[in-house]
Amino acid sequence: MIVQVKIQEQCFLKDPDSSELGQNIIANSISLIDEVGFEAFTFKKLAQRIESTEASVYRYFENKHKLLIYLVSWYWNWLDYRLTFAMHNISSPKRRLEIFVEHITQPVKVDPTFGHIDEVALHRIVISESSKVYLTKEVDADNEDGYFISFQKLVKELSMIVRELNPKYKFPSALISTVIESAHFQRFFSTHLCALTESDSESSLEKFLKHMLFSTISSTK
Amino acid sequence: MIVQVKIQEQCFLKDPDSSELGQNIIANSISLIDEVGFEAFTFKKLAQRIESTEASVYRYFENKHKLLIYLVSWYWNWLDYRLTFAMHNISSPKRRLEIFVEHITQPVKVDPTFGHIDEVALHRIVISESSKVYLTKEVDADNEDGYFISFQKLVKELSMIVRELNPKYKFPSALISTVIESAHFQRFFSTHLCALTESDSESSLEKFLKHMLFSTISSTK
DNA sequence: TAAAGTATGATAGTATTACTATTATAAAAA
DNA sequence: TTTTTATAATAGTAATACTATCATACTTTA
Repeated sequence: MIVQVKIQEQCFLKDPDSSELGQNIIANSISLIDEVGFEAFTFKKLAQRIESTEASVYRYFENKHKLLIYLVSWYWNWLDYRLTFAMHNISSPKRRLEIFVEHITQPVKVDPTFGHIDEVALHRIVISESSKVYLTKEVDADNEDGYFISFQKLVKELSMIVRELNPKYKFPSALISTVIESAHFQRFFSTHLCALTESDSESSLEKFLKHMLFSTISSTK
Repeated sequence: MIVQVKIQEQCFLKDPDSSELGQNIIANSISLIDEVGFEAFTFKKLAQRIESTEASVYRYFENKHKLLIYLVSWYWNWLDYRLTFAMHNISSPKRRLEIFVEHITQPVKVDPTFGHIDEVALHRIVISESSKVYLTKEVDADNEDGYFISFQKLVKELSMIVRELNPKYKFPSALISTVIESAHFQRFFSTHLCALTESDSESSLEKFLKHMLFSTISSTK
């Protein structure tokens, strides 16, 4: 059986999954962005690393921003796929939301299903770079082109579970998107700006987010 | 009486508040970043707008990243100053936290105390660009140089109020930093990615955040 | 009041980035 | 076998992110 994480076609010029060079581009852009950060990442450096040329990379992606959108979308689709799996046959909405928080707070493990993707490095990229995909002046155009549907789909699915748990709660999507973003920057803060958080480990972050999530959902006041 | 928002000296080469050119740099970098976004903002374009030269701008700021740190720090100091004022003589910690949420959710008004600063535009910049000041590979070095103390001070002060309200709650700083960041991207989502939030106005954002904040603080479970 | 210091402007120059275009060549498909 | 396609090699452009030098005007201070 083939499991593939499909990414909306608009964000690449040629499907990187369709060739060795393409998979090389993905694998090495993950390691390079992880090492030097998105600002210092260039197609030229990437081309040097894979012993190819800038022009060849440009045949797959219009620019590095589209490549980042691809990587982040891949991550959301992969998380969605793992969540679907983990929540399967679990009837309790509370338990399903717990599984969700556990998945976004616990350390990511490399998934051998996707050989060329280093999910651990990709997760670090998602933590520090994912908000840059939408925090731009092109956000409206990019959104119209459907670049953010992976994230939107995930938030929608999870907000439905919140609704199951408390149909009267008014802000399920806002709460889910807050929990997801919070998981990222609280993790970032605990590593780099520890004055901004008490969370110093995966398990304390999990506690913080579960408590916030369930207190908010169940509070009627 | 002179009210001045003081910014830590490390982030500029020459205090922009000390000269007309400096104030011009600040005023016009706010309007230019607001218009074109931080990525497309350059010192060359700024110099053209103020009819000066790139070299002159470089005499005030090492690079555009340091300038952004300056602007964002200015905003946090200004918010801190307004909060101190608004919370003065209010003994109830709950009411003080309500005032805090109202300040970060309600529309910003231009403050005539600071002639050359357009606080409304600056607030838009803070919403879409402020996280970029720390989401870099240089975050640890920048933090050691004290570039983030304005934000850290604000979070610390507010977390003390959370502690007053519930001394047993384990994550006051994490909660406050989450509420502040959430105020930003929920606002951004409601304008650009409305599928990610139910909040469609300042007042609904205020409701969402107040409910989340106080449910979390008071929930004992 | 003259000399010295300081701030800005004008101009030039460099390395890097973010691309686009052209041609050659090797491998795969028809 | 011809044609198509993918990639490599190379070159080139405009913009970015600076650094350096020098002239000049305006302020201090001796």
